[in-house]
Amino acid sequence: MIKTLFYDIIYLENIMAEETFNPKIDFPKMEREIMEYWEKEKIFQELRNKNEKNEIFSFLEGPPTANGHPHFGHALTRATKDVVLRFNAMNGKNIFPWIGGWDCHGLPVELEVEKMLKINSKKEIEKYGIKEFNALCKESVFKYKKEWEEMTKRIGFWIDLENAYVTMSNSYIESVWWALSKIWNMGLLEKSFKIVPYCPRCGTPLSSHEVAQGYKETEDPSIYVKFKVKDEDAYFLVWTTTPWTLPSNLFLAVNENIDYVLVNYNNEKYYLSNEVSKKLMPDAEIVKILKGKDLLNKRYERIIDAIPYDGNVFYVVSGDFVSIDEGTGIVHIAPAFGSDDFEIARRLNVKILNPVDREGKFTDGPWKGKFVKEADKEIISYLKKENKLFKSERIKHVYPFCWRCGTPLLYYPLDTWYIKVSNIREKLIENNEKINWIPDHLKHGRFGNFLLEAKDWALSRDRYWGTPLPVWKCKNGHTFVPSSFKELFQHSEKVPDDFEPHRPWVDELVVKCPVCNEKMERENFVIDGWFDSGSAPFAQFHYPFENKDKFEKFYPVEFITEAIDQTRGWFYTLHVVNSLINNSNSYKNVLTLGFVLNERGEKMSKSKGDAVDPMPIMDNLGADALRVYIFSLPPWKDRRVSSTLIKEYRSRTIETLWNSYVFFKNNAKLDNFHYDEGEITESLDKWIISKLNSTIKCVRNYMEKLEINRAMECNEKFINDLSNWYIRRSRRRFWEEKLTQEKMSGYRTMYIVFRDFSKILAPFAPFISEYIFRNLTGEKSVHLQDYPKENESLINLSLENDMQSLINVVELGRRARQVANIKTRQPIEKIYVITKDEKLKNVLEEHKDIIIEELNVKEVFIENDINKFVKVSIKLDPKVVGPIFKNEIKGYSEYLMSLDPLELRNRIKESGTLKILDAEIPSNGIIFTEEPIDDLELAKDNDLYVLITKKIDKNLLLEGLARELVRRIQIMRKELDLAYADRIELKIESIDPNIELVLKNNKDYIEKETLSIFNEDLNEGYSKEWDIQDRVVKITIRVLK
RNA sequence: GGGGCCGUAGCUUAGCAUGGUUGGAGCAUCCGGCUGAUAACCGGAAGGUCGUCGGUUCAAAUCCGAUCGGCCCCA
Repeated sequence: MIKTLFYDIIYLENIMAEETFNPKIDFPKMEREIMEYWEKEKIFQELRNKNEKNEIFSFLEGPPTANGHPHFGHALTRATKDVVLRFNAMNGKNIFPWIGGWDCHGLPVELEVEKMLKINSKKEIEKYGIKEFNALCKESVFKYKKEWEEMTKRIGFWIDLENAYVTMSNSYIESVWWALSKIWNMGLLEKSFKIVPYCPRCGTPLSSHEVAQGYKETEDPSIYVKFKVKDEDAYFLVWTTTPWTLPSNLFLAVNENIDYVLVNYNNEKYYLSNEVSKKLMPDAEIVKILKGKDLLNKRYERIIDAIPYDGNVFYVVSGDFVSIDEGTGIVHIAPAFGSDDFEIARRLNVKILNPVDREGKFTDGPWKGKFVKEADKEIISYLKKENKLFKSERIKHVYPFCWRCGTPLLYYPLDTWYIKVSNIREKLIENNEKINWIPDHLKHGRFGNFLLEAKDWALSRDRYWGTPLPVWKCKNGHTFVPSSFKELFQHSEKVPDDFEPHRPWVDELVVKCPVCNEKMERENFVIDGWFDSGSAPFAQFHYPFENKDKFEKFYPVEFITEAIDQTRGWFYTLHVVNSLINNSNSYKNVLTLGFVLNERGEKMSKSKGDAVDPMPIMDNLGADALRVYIFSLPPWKDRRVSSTLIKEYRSRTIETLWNSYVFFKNNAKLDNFHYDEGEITESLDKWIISKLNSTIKCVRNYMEKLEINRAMECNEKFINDLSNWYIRRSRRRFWEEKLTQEKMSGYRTMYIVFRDFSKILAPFAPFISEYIFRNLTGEKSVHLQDYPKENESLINLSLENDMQSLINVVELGRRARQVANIKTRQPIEKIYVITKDEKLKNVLEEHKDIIIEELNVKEVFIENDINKFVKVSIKLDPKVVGPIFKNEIKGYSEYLMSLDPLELRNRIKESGTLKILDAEIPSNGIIFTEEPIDDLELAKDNDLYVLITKKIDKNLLLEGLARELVRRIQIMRKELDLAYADRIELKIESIDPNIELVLKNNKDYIEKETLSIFNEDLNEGYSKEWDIQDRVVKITIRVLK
């Protein structure tokens, strides 16, 4: 006896074992074993070697920072990278260099270490020691590396992690220095004093793309402040959300072209913009209307006279940035804390007033020592007390915060190193034209717009753990930017043995000026970590010091993909760095992925702590399940993730495929089938082969265009066709005991289908396809196969269409049965299919057997005249026709009834309207109904009609009962867990005369269907009482030994 | 304030570029059926103001404008 239930298949050792499979498969377990197999047999390595000499498909891994947990978004990018790379590898492309990468430097790492050391300021870091601190940073970088590697492996992302590039390595840094030196030589690296977004906690400025990461909605004070006009009984009304900048106020600015008013409001006079006054104080009395330029040079009294300042200030200046969208049309200018403000001070040549230190605390005045944002409240109450406050509210608005530590940023005056990106804007825009963006709106939308106003890149960071800025200066004003370690060492006194290109080694190095031989000091900054990752195309190869050939083969990168936030992150810095260094676009195709949203449809974030861990999902449902779900949705769309959704999609795809495979495998095993290249004779077989080839064509086509979700849709449809039509339609022929020609044709077909489809699916679901492929063929790995290419000669579109029509007919037949309330198990006498399509008629004639079987009918007739079977009747729709005929409607109606409805219908079909007597009736004014004649039931779809006979005679009734009995016996077999081929003894008892007749007339049929022999004397065994259409029947069965 | 994307059934979504039968699926619900692949499958029902308003057109989910809502980005 063959056992049917195998819950623990030993996958690897017995992968070819001729076990009977059970559809219940433990996907995660199977996947883990496949993973081990890949590792043991070094399949990935073999694939790389296999394609080594082939055409290159270059790929660059956007380096993750390995000091945080990998979350779902990372799983998404990794799966997406993998499906594209595997697809191309199977197409023989040499994926190059197919290595991972790690982003090591930067604030996030420092923050982790600070947290660990329980310190919170730069002073404390320096006290702790930069060398020691950086050593901890270096260690911390790979804190989560193992987790990342596990996730990468688990999701089936094939990439070389052992040889991954590492941005903190000496060679990487040397390449970055080379790039910076090149930029210096181009004259595009410079230091200047500017107002920059600055994080007071981290003590460092941030670049525009970093600031862009940190905008958040927040609540701030919104106050209207009264600036007393000098020698005039009036105030300037000024609005601000940063009260702490008021002590540093030096000017007020107005727009010369805006209309202003002087109003009288609550017995005080105010200047403000006309527009704003209408909203803010609608009932105020307007004293005077004037232009902005009339206000220029008016002097005012200092708002908060707390910090000494000497200079010609406190008057109204012009600023074309002033608008009436926000505020009052009069803008308070504190040159230390805004770039427009700073420009004014520079223009008027006054010195700026900055009473705030690098930690964001007041250095002077009554709020000395207070963090500025905390001083806001006290400043507001001070203003109130002084009667200088017109109105005080709070508003919600978006404000930038430090993207890492969450501290509100200040705009702060600093000496900072810049890359003059604005100088190469044209180049950036030009190079962008050569990039294929997916989705394409990004090209001229979000990304293109960003390039149009590309800002200078604030490069330097006043921090410790990063690529040191390779700039040395001597007291004679010479600057030295070495382009290699060699060049640096040539000008250095004794380089320590343990030198590495990090702080503090670089600071301690004694460097002599190449020009005047004076001692040089390094500009003790590190650089923005985004410059590191933007340098990856060349720095990963230690170019130009090594691997010139590799770099040249590689560049520009064929394909990159990351989430959409990288538009202003990595995609941008790659573009900028390489436009500078290599004068071209650095990537050709960029696939931009949407975010992963939580159950509520919100963005998941590390800081909120609601990031979903992909590992448990893969442990429960499998990596393939996760992958195919990911691939089923447009990559760039945001998506919600939940086990339910993944599970649902899995059941429709992977599980269905597996069930189909089990069906094939188990039947083929019973027949001891071995694949030969014999003939495929059956048209159903030819149909699925045609579908297979169409699917190959479809998947290839979409994958080449990186339309992964469409490719996945083709896969999904094929699985559905295979399972729900091909296999269902094929079941009968595999029950034949003999190995018939039809059976062989089917086995060959299924072998080809599973063999080729596992290849098609391999990039998408690498585990299950590997499992099926190896189990089927015994070959080493599906991933070492060539990706299938469609065979056009096997694609038969007319066959595909015909089959669809046949499916339609069967569905209509079922509908007719349902309307007539005749269950499928009850055979019916005749079915008429009516169509005028000659070709379809031939198809149906050819496949009558399928219709007979699917619809359980004795005879099928294909006809072309529906009028033989229906009575067409006609009536007017009073709603439409009423307004035309008014009270004569009855007469028209009677006249119409007297006409031949068929002829009327034809006339309407031809002309769209109907002219009768003197009137014209629109086509929707007449309702035709078709009633089937005699004992028929009708179902129709467009011009295709299916009619069934409803009359059930005695023989049919008995046959139906026989099927009912068979069905019951089959259930009992199943309940006993019998194998397909087990034979049984059978006894059926009932007092119902019809059941007795069935036993007499349909004995052979029952025995054949249930592999049984009647035995009147069977008194023991498995026994059950059934109710079959109100007839009590007792069935007993026993296995025959 | 500006830019981009999105809004279709309870949920996940196709269709929109190139306007044209009755807006397709899947899940969930209900009714019925089938079953020697079986936590599968088939038929049917119910469920849609295609976010809203307006315009263009013989005809709009589709094109245009406005507006509301969500997300992302910029200032």
